[in-house]
Formats: sequence, C-alpha cells, structure tokens
Amino acid sequence: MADDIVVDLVAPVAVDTAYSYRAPPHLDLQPGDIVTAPLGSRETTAIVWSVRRSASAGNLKTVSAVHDLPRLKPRLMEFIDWVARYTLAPRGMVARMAIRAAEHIGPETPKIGYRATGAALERTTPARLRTLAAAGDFALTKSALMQAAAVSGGVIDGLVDCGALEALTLPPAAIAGVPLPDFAPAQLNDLQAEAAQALRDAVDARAYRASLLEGVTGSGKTEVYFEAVAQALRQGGQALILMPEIALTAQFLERFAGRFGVRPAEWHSGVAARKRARIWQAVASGEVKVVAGARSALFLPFADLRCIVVDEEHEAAYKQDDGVSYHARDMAVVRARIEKAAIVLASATPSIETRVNAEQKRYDWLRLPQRHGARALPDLAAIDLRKSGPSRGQWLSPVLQTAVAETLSRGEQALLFLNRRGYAPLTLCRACGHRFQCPHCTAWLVEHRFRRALVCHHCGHVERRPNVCPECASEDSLTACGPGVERLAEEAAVLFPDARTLVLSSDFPGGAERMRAQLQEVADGGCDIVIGTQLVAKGHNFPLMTLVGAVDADVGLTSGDPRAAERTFQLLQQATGRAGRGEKPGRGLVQTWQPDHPVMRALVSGDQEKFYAEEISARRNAFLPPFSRLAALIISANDRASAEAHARALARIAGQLPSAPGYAVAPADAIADENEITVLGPAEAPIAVVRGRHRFRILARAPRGADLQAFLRALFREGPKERGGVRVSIDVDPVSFL
DNA sequence: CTCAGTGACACT
DNA sequence: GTGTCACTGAGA
Repeated sequence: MADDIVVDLVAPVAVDTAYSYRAPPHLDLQPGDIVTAPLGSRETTAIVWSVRRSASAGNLKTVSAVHDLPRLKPRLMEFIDWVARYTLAPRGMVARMAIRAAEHIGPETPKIGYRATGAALERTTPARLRTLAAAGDFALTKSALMQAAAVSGGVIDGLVDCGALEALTLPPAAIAGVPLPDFAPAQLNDLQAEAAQALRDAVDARAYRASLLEGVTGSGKTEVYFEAVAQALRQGGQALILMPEIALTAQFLERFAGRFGVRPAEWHSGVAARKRARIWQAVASGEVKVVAGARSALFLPFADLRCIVVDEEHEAAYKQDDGVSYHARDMAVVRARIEKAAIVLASATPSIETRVNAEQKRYDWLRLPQRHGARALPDLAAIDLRKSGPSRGQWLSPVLQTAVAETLSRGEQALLFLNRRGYAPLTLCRACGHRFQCPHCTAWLVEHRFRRALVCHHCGHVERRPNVCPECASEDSLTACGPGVERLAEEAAVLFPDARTLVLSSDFPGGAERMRAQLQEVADGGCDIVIGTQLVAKGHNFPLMTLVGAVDADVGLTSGDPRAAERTFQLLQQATGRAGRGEKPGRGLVQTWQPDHPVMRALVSGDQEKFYAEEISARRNAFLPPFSRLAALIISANDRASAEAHARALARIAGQLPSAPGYAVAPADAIADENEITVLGPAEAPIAVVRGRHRFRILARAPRGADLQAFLRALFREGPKERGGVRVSIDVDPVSFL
C-alpha cells in the first residue's frame, strides 16, 4: 500500500502546535498553501506548515480544499514562527494576523454601471429626464446615479427596461497604480543627498541593513527615505512604509503621490475588509509595490520586500497590547533581517533603544541636523510659572496671551498644546475637602464637562458628575482643579472672542475618520486657535501655524515611569516643532514649573545630545532597557481578589524557579543580580481595570542575552492552575515599565 | 424540570 | 478563536 501524504497545518486558533491532516494527493499541497480543513465541528482556514509521507494516516481528518491564493513564502512563515516564539503568543494567533485579511476574499461581486444609450423615450417624466441628464457617457454605479439625479432605484430599472440606459459590468478598479521611482525626485541638499545615497546603497546591498535616520522636524526625512523606496522600486522590489495610525493621512499619501506619481496602497483599520483582501492578494502577487500602513501591515505576504521604513520610530503606538502583544518597530527589524532587506528607522527624537543601537553600531546612523530650505527651527523659550504665571483661575500666562494675540493679528495660527483630556483633572469639595477618586484604581476622576461626567483615564470608569458633594452633601461646593483642553477652550473663548477655536482630543466622538478630517481642516486654515492633546503634535503639517504654546509642559514628568522624561521630551519637541513649518518662522513657548529640569533645558537650548547622553547613562545605571530586557505578566480577572491572589502566587513561584534569585515587591530599585533574571513582584494596587477586568502585573527583568522566554514558559508550566476566571498574558518589551 | 448564562476544555 | 459540554441559578 502506498504511503499517505500528511500535512501539518497551523490554524488561526489560540494554540501553538500544528495539527496533522491527511492530504488528498490530487491537491499537491506545498508548505505555505492556504487550505480549508475541518477543525472540531467547523471548517477553518489554515496554513500548510510542512508536508511529509507517512505509512498510516488512517485516523487523521482530511484537508477539504486549497484556496486559490498565492502560497505564503517561507520567509513569512519563518517570521511568524519568530514572532510567536519571541512574544510567547500561540503561533496560531500570529498566523491569524498574516492571513486574516485573506479570509475576506470572496467571489468579487462585479460592479454594475449604467450609461445612457441615446435611445428615445416613449414616455418622459421629470425623474426620467433628470436621470438621463445625470447619466451621460460615463458609466455610473446605481447608487451614484440615484444620488446624482435624486431619484430612486426604480426609475433606473425602468429606463433600463425601455432601453434608454444600458447596464454594463465595470472592470474592477485597480487596487493601486504603479509608482514610478523617477516621477518627481525632490531637490535634496548636501546632507540629505548623502543620507539618501547611504540608504540607496543599503537597499542595493540586498542584505539586512538597519539605519537610523535622525533629523529634526522639517529636515526632510521623508524626502530622504523616499529615495530608499525609489531604489527598491528600481530593482523591481517592494517597499513597506510603517507609520503610527494617526500619521497616515491624506497629506502623507499626497506627498507620496507627488514624488512617485500615484498613491501607495493604504493599510490600516479604516480600510474596508473587502479592499484589504484585495490589497493582501495584490501584495502577494507583487502587483502592489508600496504599502503605507499601520503596524498590522508588517504581516503582509510581500512577494519581494526590499525596504522597510518605520516612520516616527519612537512612537508608543507601535506597541500592540491586545491579543498578540508585539512592538512593530522591533518586529520590523526582525522581518527585515529575515527578508534580507534594508530597514530605515526615521525620527526627530529617536527612542533610547534605537539611539543606543546606533551608538553601538548595530545600526547605521544618518543625521540631518538642519531644517530643509531656509526655514529655521522655531525659537523656543521657557515661561517660568513660578515667576510669571497666569493670574488665578487662568492657565495662559501673560506672555503666552500676548504671543497668541500677536499671532492672530498677523492672520496666523496658534496651537495651545495640553496633554490632558477633559475639563479638569481633579474635582474637590470646598466644604469638606472630598476628592473624587476612581473606585477601581488610585487615580483621580477627570471631569468631562461636555459629557457631564467624571471619567477615570486609567481604567475607563465613568460616573455622572453630581451637583452635591457625596461626602458632606453641600451644594455648589464642588470645584474643578487644574486645566484640561476643554477648560482651556473656555479660557481662549473669553480672551479671544473673535478667533475661531477648535478643540482636538482623542475622546471626542467620530473616531479616526473625523479626526483626520479635522486635522485637514486645521491645515487648510479653517481655524485660528487649535487646542489639542498629543494627537495634534504628531505627523501632521500645519503650514499656517507659527506659534505653539505648551500650556503645562510638566504633565507626564511625574508619572513615575522611567520612560517619562524621554516621552515628555519627545512630545514637547514634536509639539513645538509644529510651529514654523510653512513660509513664516515659528515660535514656541513652554510653560513649566521646572525650567531647570533636564527635559526643559534640553528642549529650550536645543541640546538634544546632552539629553540623550544623560538619559542613556541613567538607564545604564538603573539596569533598565535597553541595558536589560523586560517582560510583564499580566494577570487579570473580573474579581479583584482572585486576580491579586493569583499574581502573588505566581510571583512566589517565580522566586523559587532556578533561574530567578528571588523577587522583590518594590519595583525598579531591587536588583538581585545583574546577571540573572529578576522578578519584581506584583504591585499592591491593580495596574488598571480594563473592560471590568482587574489587571495586576509582575515584571521580569533579564540581562541581554538571557533566555527570558524560556523562563516565562517555565513559570507558566509551574504556576498555579488558572481558576476563577483568571487569565494570564505576557507582554514582552512593555512600553511602560510600571 | 427547563432554559439561559457562565466557565473549562479541546480542537489533528 | 470558536463550538461543546457540564454546571449553576431563576422561573414554570
């Protein structure tokens, strides 16, 4: 009897192991094929991971069918394996990210268009005439025609029946045009040209090569990395540009089109499932040459990837926290290594991790220290809130008020930047001193006057803002303390009653689409004063903006996270960098209580190097990333007590594992031994409450090179059995250390 | 005694 | 991830 063919399939389910199936010989399955197979009581899509011969496949289920999709390349499969091992996520879940989009490939429903034939009508009605007038020679879809002629579908059907309109099947729209590497090359200055040449060489090398492209806002980083993309195109290869979701704007796509003639294929959560499926296919076939996408684009099945760009490399948004938790910037480097491609990490304010990699020569280091063209960097000054702060009940100091007034009088835009959503960060009772605190965490409740609610920004808890103090029952005694963007808008409306003011905050309804529209409106000059949280600081150009006021620059500095200084510096640098990107020079005013803080000094003096030097040595001394590696176990349950009990039990067991010399309840300063894995025990309070689940966290810290993954796997194996709805997940390379 | 809601478990 | 099964508590 002939041997049976057996295939091992990785299904998009939360398991790590591949399942074996019998393969019908006529399917001729190869690794990378996408198939359907029975799993439990249903049929699932799965990836053929390996093919072998076996004497007895008698008790195995049989593969049902092969999809008519391009085979996944071995390099993508290797990447999936790598990510799963590194992040300790089930391999099936990582595979799912790579093929999720393909599952929406259905038989393409052909679009029907309608066109006037010119045939005479037996009976004319106003609706029919309108429709024929709107129809013309171009075929329009039914809904477009209905809209244009303001008629219902019945009229169109009637016209088709009597021959005045004809229905045609429209050819499917091309998913993306072909970008031309030499469509409109930018004029580069000497430094840019030099950096661009280095990147072209890196792409030409056809080998893994990582480069940090560090350049101040406005120095023309984009033009430079476009040259790397162009070089990949000249070779007939593909390129991927990763960006934080918020930065993927029409503005960027147009800029790309200006350089290459067409827009790149777009990949983010706002793209419809069907369209994503088509892009997925076109990327696999090599038809799509350039993808600009959010972090999930990293798992696309590129046919021939030669270049990856990670724009705004330092952004925390590259970290995915739900489901498989991975850092897209780091995984992009891994993908580039596997694909033997060039990778460019671009930022004005690189992460400490990337800077250290550049300094240690793991990455090439390309620097653009000046702004492109004649534009100077904005003129920055600190406003010492202790000496020249605003009067009581106000948040804008006299200096800033004057600056805004001057800016408005010149017809230019001002940005008031305050990284605090809502109306006021704290509400207290003047009568009894009661402070509104979140029942689940230790955070204050933030008043959102617009929604008439008190909100916990830590865990999402919402309650109605009462009029009476819940503690002492006094009426009208509740006072808002401190500013939020809503309160700032109130102040701006009083100070500048004639200015058009727009508040931009991520918690306003309407989602990402509305946000993009509003950012565009600002860029087009649709308002005079923009009041915004961190999202206005990022990735968008406002050519008319000449003044940026950081209203409370110290926000975030006291959060206790060792990355706080780095993040505050990056944020303020980016926010103030919004000023003066158009024709006119910009100015930045930074209101701070701590003008002597290293972050403020570095910001105002422009001495970024000193800041990096200090931060890096502080990290080295504290044995923090990138001089160690961190992973967090996240223990969550609906019931706080069981989550906490489980976290404590896990920490206790971790302390007994051979590779762990012990654990400390106090974080950060408890290093048992720099050469061994240290477990920092569970915090007393839950880290957060997410969707009703209380989350505790245990940190594990390991020296570079230690097998942190093996340790965590052992901890899982030896750990207490999960019960009481307790779930444990792992976050390798957490963005926040605490 | 039935039914919806919850959690544990297995899936080749 | 998702379907199934056992178990629970509310209601006829």
